[in-house]
Amino acid sequence: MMVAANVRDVAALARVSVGTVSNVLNSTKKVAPGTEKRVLEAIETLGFVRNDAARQLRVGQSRMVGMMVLDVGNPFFTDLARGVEDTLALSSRSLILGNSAEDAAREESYLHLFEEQRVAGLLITPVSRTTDRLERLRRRGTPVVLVDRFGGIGDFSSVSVDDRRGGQIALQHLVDIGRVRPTFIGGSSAVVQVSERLHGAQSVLSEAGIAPLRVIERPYMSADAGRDAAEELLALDPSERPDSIFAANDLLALGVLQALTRAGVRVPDDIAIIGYDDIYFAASAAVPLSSVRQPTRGMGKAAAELLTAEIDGTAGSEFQHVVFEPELMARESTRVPT
Amino acid sequence: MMVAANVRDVAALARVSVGTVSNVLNSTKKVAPGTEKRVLEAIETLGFVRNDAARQLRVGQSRMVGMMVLDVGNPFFTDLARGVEDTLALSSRSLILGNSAEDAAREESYLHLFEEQRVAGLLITPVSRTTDRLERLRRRGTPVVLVDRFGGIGDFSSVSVDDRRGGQIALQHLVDIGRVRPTFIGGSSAVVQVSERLHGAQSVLSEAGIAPLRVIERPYMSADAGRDAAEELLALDPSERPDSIFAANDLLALGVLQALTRAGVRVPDDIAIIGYDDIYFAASAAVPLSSVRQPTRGMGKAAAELLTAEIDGTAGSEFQHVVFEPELMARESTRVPT
DNA sequence: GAGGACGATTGAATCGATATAACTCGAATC
DNA sequence: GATTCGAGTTATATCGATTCAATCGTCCTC
Repeated sequence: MMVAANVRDVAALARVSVGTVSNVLNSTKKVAPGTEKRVLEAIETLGFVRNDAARQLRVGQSRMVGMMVLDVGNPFFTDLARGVEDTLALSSRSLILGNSAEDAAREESYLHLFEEQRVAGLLITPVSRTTDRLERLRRRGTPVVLVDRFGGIGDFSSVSVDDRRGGQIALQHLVDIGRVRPTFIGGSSAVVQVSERLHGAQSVLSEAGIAPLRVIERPYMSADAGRDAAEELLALDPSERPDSIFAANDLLALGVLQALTRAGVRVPDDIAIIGYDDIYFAASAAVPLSSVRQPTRGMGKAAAELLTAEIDGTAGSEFQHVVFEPELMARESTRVPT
Repeated sequence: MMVAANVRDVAALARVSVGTVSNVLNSTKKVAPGTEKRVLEAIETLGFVRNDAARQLRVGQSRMVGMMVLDVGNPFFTDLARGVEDTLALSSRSLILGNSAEDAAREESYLHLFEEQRVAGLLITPVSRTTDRLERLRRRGTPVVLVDRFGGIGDFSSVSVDDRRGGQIALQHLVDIGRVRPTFIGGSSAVVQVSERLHGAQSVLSEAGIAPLRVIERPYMSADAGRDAAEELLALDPSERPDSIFAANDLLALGVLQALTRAGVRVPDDIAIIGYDDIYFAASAAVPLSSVRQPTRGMGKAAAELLTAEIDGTAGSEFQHVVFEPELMARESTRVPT
């Protein structure tokens, strides 16, 4: 097994000092054209690739940014990550993606990893409301930006969508098409997105004077969980069933849709369904799914820009909160029956 | 801004030497219970988190594994990554995921990043057939395992599904339901998966004595590309259109399905469609999509295990090739019209 | 009570790139 | 001719964790 070449080897071959090699690599100081050429050739012939661990140790910070999402299996988050990645590439930084799967322990373990790596910054959609670990990272000098979560708690910049408003939009839509017995299907209420969307939905109901919202809670917001929740509804006497469902995300909604359709329930005639996120697959579902859209890529871009500014120290002293507006995408699954 | 504590600070507070702190951190040598307790307390009070760059510099290798996939937006690859991640976690390694987006330049840039990081190993679904960079990584001592790609070219272990067989299965199914004018919609033929699936499909046709397969090539295998390809078919006179479509992956197939349905083409009556990968959303599509299933999680697990064995040196000297069998999932989109 | 034996602990050397102060050498200035 | 200047280059200290040979105690054995 070949031992990798280091700056010293490159310096020896190019007949210069290691300092000069470093200057070529980082273009920090002027290097004479002839010298630079010799160094580059030496790098080429030795197949030298800089050891980033050494660089990082000296510089004290990585060129990587950590990102924690709630579910990599959810296209919403992968879209978000792509927006972030593209923007980070502009300042030649790269992304390490961590998947908490809505689990506090997994989140903790990834944050520990990120801290060991001395990431340059952190983008996070936290599982819960506690921010101890985040405070600690910041005290260490690592900027943190909250994603898909308003930064009211703790002082962090944030990029978010008004989830309460989104919940209102969804439920108002169900009311508008004449539904009076809606059910909310969501993940753990500890997840802020879920509780905010629920609150938004409830606020509409109380104003419209409709019976309180029935709530079905599942620990994890996957399509499987949606199917499972639908089974619970199917076990009810048809007269007891809701006439409409608001699911906290599209994966849940698609799972519900699939289970209901399979059981012979007509969507939207018997039960209307609206989801959240407007992932790509919503529009192409068996019954095209109504949803509340979030401007995913734009959010990713905004988050990366906020973070980059904080890392580079070009951010002001104030924490920024970029809030996007959700938007109703009405489709077949909430059509008014004819 | 607080300066982070290091082993020296911990050692001072616990009244031991730095060597002992290291022994506690890595449990390499026996440490007296009392001493260990003092060290752990010091770590706790100082909020010490090991600087992995320093560790890595000394040890010469990272605890991270790099993984290059063709498309993070494709659930097939995120499922694969989750299988890998779960398995790596067993040996407390973590994953850096890189998305080449089927682009050789992006792939190159990620591989460079991985090399700078001195990743412990690499899992890759390469964009093309060239293996120069991979050879180089291996020469440096970094094990490489090919994923979703048979390792015939270059000597690498691999985990794959028999793509040619998958192509055969798909097209045989179309022939079985009586279709005689199939069209193949795929990504760039430089992508091995695409060309193999195509070859498999063609082999069925020549045996069945059916007219050669029409091929539509798109540079990228996304749902948008699928819609775009469908437009091309829709521009044809109906009598010229195919009676069936085999798409190289489900994203393409779902895009095609959506565009055709919107244009009033009946699926499967006018045109039958079969995809590839059997991603979750295939079954819940407007017309449930037939597909060729790959055992995604199992592949991820197998790949991670092969790689781990090579990293730990417990692998034999022979390169291993794990080949999974694809499986037909027949659904509504290829039903025989009644 | 001397000599091992063994477990626990120490401390200096080390990994590779970068930062910095010092230096060289030729040109420009007076 | 001495001095200043500055671009280019060099040599060395440094970052923080790990390693390993050396050392320290303590108990055991004869």
